[in-house]
Amino acid sequence: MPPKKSNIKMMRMKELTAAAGVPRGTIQFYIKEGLIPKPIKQSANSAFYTEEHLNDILLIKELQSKRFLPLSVIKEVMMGGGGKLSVNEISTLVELDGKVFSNIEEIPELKPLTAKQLSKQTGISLEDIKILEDMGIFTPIKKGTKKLYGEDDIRFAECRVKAIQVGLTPGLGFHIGFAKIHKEFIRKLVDEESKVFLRLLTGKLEIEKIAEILEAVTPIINTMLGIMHKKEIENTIKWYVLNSKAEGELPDREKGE
DNA sequence: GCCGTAACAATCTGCCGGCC
DNA sequence: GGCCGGCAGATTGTTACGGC
Repeated sequence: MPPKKSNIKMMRMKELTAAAGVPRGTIQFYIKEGLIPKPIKQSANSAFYTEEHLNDILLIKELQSKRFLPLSVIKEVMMGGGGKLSVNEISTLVELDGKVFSNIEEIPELKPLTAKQLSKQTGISLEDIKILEDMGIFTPIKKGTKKLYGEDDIRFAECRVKAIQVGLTPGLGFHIGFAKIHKEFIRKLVDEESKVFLRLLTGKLEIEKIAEILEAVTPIINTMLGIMHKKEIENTIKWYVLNSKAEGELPDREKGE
């Protein structure tokens, strides 16, 4: 008798193999490799599987047949950096690979540069280039023995140099590691954005259309972020000006406005 | 090395017959 | 009718092996 579990459909191994169309040994292999969760054990040789197991197996087979991904990569995809996305949403995300920003990559305005060329052209130090690469902000492409930095990395380097020119100098303590703050926040932002985006569009539009929207909306959102960033700086200044007038302990914005 | 597949022993399940 | 034991088949996890 399957364990009572609200409305979740429980299956025996035989049912699961029939539904998923893969042999038992394969399912055991996936469990062993951590690709799918362990079953709900009823006894030493009795276990129950849910629809989650079935969906995971179907997704694995789809990613293998359509995307030719190895199981190691599929595992990472299915972990989903927090595992909050549904099978369909993950599938959409994987389908988008190579379709978004492909036009920009095909016709770069700037020719890829080596680290030395990048340093010479923009003025950024070789040390900063290495730190940015270690942080995962710079993503050079290996071409033979050469490591080339693309348009995004060149633009970023130009911005770094401009920031120094306007006064955010290393001498004042503005180390390039400062960029890590932005990177971490942006990663969290994109994580959340992806969830909302995928939840609203998965199954409603073709992958090509989703990629088209994503590509078109990114510069718009970037502008909006720039505006919000500027406004937030103004708000922060105003808040401290206002709250510093009050006597007593120092104002703490973390405690709320 | 990756991705399964096959074989094995241990254990469970379901059926049947015997007994009370 | 209900309980118990025996048996065959089903199912399990583990491990060694094979194809590409």
